[in-house]
Amino acid sequence: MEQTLATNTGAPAPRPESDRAARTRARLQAVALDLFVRQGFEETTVEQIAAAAGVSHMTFFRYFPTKESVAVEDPYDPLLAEAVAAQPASLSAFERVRRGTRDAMAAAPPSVDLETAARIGLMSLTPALRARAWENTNETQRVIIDALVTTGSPRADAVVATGACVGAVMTALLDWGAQADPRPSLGECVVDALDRLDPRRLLAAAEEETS
Amino acid sequence: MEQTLATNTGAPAPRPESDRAARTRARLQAVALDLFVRQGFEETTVEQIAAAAGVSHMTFFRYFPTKESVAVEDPYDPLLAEAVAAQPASLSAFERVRRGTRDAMAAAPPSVDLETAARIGLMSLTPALRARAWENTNETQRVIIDALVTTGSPRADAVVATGACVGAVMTALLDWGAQADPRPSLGECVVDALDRLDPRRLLAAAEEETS
DNA sequence: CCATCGGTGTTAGTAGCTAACATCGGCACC
DNA sequence: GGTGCCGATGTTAGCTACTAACACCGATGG
Repeated sequence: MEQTLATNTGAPAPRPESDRAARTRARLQAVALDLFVRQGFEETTVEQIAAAAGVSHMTFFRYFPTKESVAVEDPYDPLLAEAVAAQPASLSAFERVRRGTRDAMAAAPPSVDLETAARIGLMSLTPALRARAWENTNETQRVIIDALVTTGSPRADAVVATGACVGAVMTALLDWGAQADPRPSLGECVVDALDRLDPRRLLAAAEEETS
Repeated sequence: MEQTLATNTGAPAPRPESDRAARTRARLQAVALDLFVRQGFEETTVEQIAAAAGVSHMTFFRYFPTKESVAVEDPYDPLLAEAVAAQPASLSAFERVRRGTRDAMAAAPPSVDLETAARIGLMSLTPALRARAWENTNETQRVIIDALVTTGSPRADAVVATGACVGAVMTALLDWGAQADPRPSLGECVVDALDRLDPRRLLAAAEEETS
């Protein structure tokens, strides 16, 4: 009952991993991604991953709750909620999500792309991974919505704005992951997607009709 | 090789079910939903569903490819793509998706809600079902994007517009499914969500800032 | 009256995932 | 410098979702 930080989201205080544990985790993830890329996700068994990493399959599940999680683990999510909450409360919920997400992605280093690109490519062609990715997104959305609501946005607006922005980004990313190689960087893809949701731009396009 | 209709999406022509088969399928679905609601999705085994329906577990899998599919089967999806394609090509991609989806939902009968509400409620509290629902959405999005692109919208616009509208609707629905009982109808929820994405409304809200 | 065929059951197997318990190796503390 | 604790891992056994192969049964039609 003596929680020290408010950022705790319900998990029972995962103590920091030892060096050894961190190395085992990294080895498992690297080996798994390599196998997934080379022979496909469904065609790779957990047993194979564990053997290639020199551990037993139980050790794999001690580090990753599911086979999917090793491919969709994403460290960006908390940053997004933070960036959204940092937007001025005077803006609409939609603009706060849109600009917050855009800022966070524009600030992200463009070098992480290599491994991340492989992961997104895998997702775009593996239904089970797409499903998990969306489910991850769900938690991200919950956090963003909370951030919006606790800083004054009406709940209905927060829900719709978050769903729209996150949905647009995810769909754009999956489309990006399925494309052939001459393509923009991941960050550019996200920023471009969010720019296309600029209300000014949307309204300009909408007004080309009569009335 | 002798396909008769163009609406075939790649599946090998599923012949219409016999009466007996349709009854078995309906019985399985009804029994499954009942068990899911009463004792939870994870806590219900396929064996239990099959037994309660008076068949073997193999018969269950002949009708539903996964345990999740019996809870997330959704007949609305094809209608959406149709409604989007029916929007005038002079509109922006975003407005075509937004209005198409809105029209389709506004036209849907408000009576289907009972069983559908149960299904969405289940989704909102079962991670595995949410994941499947999102994955279903993926196919819907693909169809909508195709419809937009083949009728003149730039691909990037189509992808972002579809992701935003579908994401907003899904998020709103899951939020709706998690709410307590005094709540609007499912159709009203969707229409309200899409109205909140009206570019005019977004811009009005955005302009309350300086510049 | 028999052949066919759709719907179903039986059996056996694979893979993801979990629980219980044993083991091994390093680190702290005396 | 022993010694005991504890974290990381292994072993084993088991459950559940899901699949393949094949046998059966009942209706329908020639």
